[in-house]
Amino acid sequence: MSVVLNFRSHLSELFAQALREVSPESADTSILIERPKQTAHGDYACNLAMQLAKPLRKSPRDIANALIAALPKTDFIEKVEIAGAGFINVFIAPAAKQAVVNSVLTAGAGYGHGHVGQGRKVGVEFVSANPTGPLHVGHGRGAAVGDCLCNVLHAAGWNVTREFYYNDAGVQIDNLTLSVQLRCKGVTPDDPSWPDSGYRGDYIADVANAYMAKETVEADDQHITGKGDVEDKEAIRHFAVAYLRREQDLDLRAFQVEFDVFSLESALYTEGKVEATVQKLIASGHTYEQDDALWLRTTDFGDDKDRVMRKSDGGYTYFVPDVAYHLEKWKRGFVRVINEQGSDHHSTITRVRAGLQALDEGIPKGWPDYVLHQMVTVLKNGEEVKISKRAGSYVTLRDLIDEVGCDATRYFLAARSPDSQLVFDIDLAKSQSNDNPVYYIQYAHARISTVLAQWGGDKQALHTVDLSVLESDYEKVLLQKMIDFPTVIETAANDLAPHQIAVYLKDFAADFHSYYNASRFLVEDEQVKLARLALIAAIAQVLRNGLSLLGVSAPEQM
RNA sequence: GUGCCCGUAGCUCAACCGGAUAGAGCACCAGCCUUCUAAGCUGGGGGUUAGGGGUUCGAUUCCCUUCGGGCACGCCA
Repeated sequence: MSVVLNFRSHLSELFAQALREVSPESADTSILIERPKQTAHGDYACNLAMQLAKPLRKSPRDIANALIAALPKTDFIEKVEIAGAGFINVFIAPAAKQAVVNSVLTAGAGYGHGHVGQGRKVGVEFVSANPTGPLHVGHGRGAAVGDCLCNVLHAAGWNVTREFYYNDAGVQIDNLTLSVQLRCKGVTPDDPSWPDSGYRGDYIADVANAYMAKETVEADDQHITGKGDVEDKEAIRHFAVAYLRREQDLDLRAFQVEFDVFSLESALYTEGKVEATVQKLIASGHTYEQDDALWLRTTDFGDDKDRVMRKSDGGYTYFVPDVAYHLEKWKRGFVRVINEQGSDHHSTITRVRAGLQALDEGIPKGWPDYVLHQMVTVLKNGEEVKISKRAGSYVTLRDLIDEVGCDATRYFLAARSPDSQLVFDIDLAKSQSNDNPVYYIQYAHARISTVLAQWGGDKQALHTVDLSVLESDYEKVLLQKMIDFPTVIETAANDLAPHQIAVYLKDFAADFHSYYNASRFLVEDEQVKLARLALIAAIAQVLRNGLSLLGVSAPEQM
């Protein structure tokens, strides 16, 4: 039997052929192959007959019969049935499914990877926190979702660049500088003179102390030493930004998130990119002066009102460097750019896209893409937690990692649709029990590792075993689940929905645990034993591959 | 008031860009460890998918509307 595993696309082709024969005039009808929810409905189902009923003015069942008769013969299909209103249900031959075990063992860490990305360049920007304090839970969600999305896109064949954009220019940095300076002078947030816009967290005092003690910080590309001069605002600014960038780097490292590129807003100014963008926009004819300010007519591109580019005090608003930054990305050759941000930034989308359209550089209208995640609430002992010791007004990512660990934090933050608000229950994430889905999945992997270790045989030998005895309902389900994995990755990449990986894994782990409880692996019968061991070895591989997409470890024992 | 996201079991969430009887976990009830990890498994109760219209063979999904929650509406980022 020939090895076919992409049953979905194969069936799609077969049905297309049948369609051309049955109804050539409908040949352009899109053919949807889906997985039925119930096993009684077969392994795959096609609703083509129902779609054609109206245009052909025939009953769906008659069309279904004709389609089945015209379906090219192939050995991976066991039988085809008509059911319900006119569904065509396809049952795959057991041997064809069993072949997935070998594919998984052979492909190893590469199993599940696909080519829809065709090696094209995609830039994913995420986290992009202002360097004004430690990362908070929201940044954590961005980091988890963004990193997982990158992994998924990579697995789907995209050439991914991970990018972090520092807003290290602008008013918030002035506020930071002032706050640190005041701390250097011994003024605290309790003092009546502390400005409303000042940063109040304890970490500001840490920055001030380090500056006064003339400490040196290393932030990725630079070494900055505190000058200790209370009056030198420029020196304080440099030091504070470097100090907090280092702090964020450490948070990210603890979260096991790495970036390929760090872009600085300040560099866009010093390199003249901002000014050049402004000149281009003026030349484009979409700007005008009013009230001593320069405006961009974003209403030409779908915005509900025009936006100020240059304030009356001469400074630019944040979206100008944003447009300059995205123009740079375009020039760097990203056919696709995805920005993962908190939903509180959603108003920038229209503005940035409008600015890019106004430049008339041939940038597509919907470019760049955005994935916006909703707010995170942290729960502990059934109550909402709003503050941390160090940051004062918010819960830091570091607090979560320290309390519940990197794996659980990543899982919980990435496992839900970004569109939904998220409740992070610290007690649940910490619990080492069946309450906790992370351990549930990892536990499945650990159980398999133990069995394989106890067997102690040569794993290479599992590549060539006879799999025909894998016929139980448990085994059929697990085989099909593994066959589904590449499609899950592809769909998650297309939908920009990395949480689908987490959902899949939990489901898959549940199927395994049921199987584990119902079966024994180290049995007398050598053929049965080897077949089952090959199966669970493949399951462990898929679990590893899936967990690695989430950035979660797959322990050998727990 | 305007725009975006959301509303699914008591709680936290799924549902493959319209499919068949809406699924998991927690919690609750009843069971399963002298045999490969019980961080597990098996069974049970629990739903008018916020309400109301519409589109069609078929709607949690698409459209309209009402209600409720979040976010954003600045010459802030």
